[in-house]
Amino acid sequence: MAQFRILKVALDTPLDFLFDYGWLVEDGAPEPQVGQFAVVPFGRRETTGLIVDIADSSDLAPEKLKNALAVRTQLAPLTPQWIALCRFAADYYQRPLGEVAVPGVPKNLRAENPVSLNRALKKIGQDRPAPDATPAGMPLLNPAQQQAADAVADAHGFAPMLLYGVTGSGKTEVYLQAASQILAREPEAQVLIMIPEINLTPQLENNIRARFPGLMVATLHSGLAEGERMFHWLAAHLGHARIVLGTRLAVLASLPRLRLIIIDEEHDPSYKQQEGLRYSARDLAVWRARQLGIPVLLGSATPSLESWHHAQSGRYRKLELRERAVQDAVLPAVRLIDMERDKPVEGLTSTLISALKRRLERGEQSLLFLNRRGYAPVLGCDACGWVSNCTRCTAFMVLHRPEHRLRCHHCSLELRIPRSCPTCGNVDLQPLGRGTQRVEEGLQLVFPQARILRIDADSTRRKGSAQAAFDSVHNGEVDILVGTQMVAKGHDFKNLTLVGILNPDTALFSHDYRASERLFAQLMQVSGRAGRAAQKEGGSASEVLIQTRYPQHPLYGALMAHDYDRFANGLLEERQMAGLPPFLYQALLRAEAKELSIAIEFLQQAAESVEHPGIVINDPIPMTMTRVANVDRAQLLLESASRPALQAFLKVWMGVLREMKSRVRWSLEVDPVDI
DNA sequence: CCAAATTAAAAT
DNA sequence: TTTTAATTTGGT
Repeated sequence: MAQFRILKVALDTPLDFLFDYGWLVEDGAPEPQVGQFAVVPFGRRETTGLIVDIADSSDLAPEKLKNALAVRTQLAPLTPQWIALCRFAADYYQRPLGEVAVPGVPKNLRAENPVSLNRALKKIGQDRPAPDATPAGMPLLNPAQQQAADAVADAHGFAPMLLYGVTGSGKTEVYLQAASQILAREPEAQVLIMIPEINLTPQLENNIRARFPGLMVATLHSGLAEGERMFHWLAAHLGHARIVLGTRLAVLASLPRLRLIIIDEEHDPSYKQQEGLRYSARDLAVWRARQLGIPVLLGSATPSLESWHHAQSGRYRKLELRERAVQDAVLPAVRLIDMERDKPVEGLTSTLISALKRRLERGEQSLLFLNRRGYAPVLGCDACGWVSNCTRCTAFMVLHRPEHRLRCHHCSLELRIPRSCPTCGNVDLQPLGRGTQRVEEGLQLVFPQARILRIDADSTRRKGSAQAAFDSVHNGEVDILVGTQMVAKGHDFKNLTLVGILNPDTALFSHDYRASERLFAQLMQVSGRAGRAAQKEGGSASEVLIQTRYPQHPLYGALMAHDYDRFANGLLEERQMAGLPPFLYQALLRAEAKELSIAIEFLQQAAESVEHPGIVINDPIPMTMTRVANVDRAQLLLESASRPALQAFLKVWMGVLREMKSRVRWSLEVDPVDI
């Protein structure tokens, strides 16, 4: 006899509860299962949700109960552990379950029409090769690498580990060999390898595929086409893919036999999702490892202070690689150039110019790093003091000379460069400050014969042009590379022996207490582009030159000594004394409105709406960049020494705020990084 | 008096 | 959030 079931479904909507739908199981038809998808009517439209529970009755008035339209019984259900992971993320970041679980699964698999799902299932069923976990071309590890790889592979249960090793110390090889051991030991085991940005690290993907020629490697990142995304997701979900390589979103992949998680460059800010569900993929990965009782390896040359703190306190096991893995490769010498003594011309000090000249003479490559794109960050009038303010944002419009444009980097407003000052008519407008375009121009003047290439978001707009640019550097078609943070990550430039850092000082005195941590990581990372290959006979020793006005700053001292230990410990001490994370937990309520006062007033009301023992609610303040695209923004910072207390309060508070029915648009961020 | 613009309410 | 209905506003 046909059975009537009630499906409790999580939908991708801001409404924070489950929806009941009826479903009639015909004789001989498969029973729906928790973890499968149901297509349901919702309001006037149809949508797909995740079945989270199945019951025989509903509390809902029978006339309100609608029936589900279809259940995707052909798709193996998501595991209870996966649903629990989504539930944790939803609770922790204060969002409805459906908003986490549903978008985590590719669109094609949830489509109202099941043809593409059926086709994909058929295709993937046929294509499955016999897996062979035998690694190819396994290089010998040095003792520290071997010890680290064994520690990961031999771990029992939940085992968080921090792999601390400078750029070029061979962290990747530790990942691969630890993974190799686990994959060989258990025939269906899966390994998740997370990286900050997949486009910038094609070498890692190639290495993995070359090392495990007999295994399917799935990749998951936001740049995939729908079809590819579905294929790779399914490969992971069905267990065919034994290795999954992906960006932060891969932390929510369905991996039923997950046995190891690796997080490369764990300090990287890309692991923090900055819109929608603002999760930390690193933190969720650690939670997931704990849930499954498996090892998780966090690798970095400059670990986040959170992870560093855990390693110091013994919660994470610290594995250290002190040597560069390539024979004879040494750490580059880091030197400071005092810009007060050696006055720059065209942004370049004479010391840096001579260093560049030496590299040109020897046919070696140089990299100049400046984290500021455009020609000049602002255009100004000497006569009346006018500056190129954006009309819609609290920001300057940036001068882009080759494009003949003023551009706002925040709201993408574009104007032609004015011929004369808009307020006083002065025709002599001055570019103030220096971006990559201006540096490129200056270099061309100083070294007319040099082949100079600029790599930044502007020079690599077109698809594939970034890859082409990097290829031409690798092929030796470039003498001097000028770039923003785009050039700092991933790439090994074998013939690169000089890194010049042009203007890092601004971050030293930032009000964001994380700025120096980030600056150190960034400088360390870009320094690592030099001297990755062994020093050649007669070649230059690798060198990093930093142009600064503050050569006495301790950050540079630590950088020169390659001493992250000391620097990180010092920062941790400061954070502890100042009562900052990781010794304290934070949440941030943001509000935006047409008028700043409306946003502030909303935050004030929010602050006063609920009793909050053990939680400090600071005064609402305008955000540093108050206005973006004609919207004013303000924020309210919450702090607590107790994470559970903060969580409990937020839960109650969110309920109250949702009831306030204010027309202010607001959002909550737990563990914010940009304050 | 019509239509655009804003507000309110519902979603199983 | 998205969608639709209800209400206001504004120009004719």
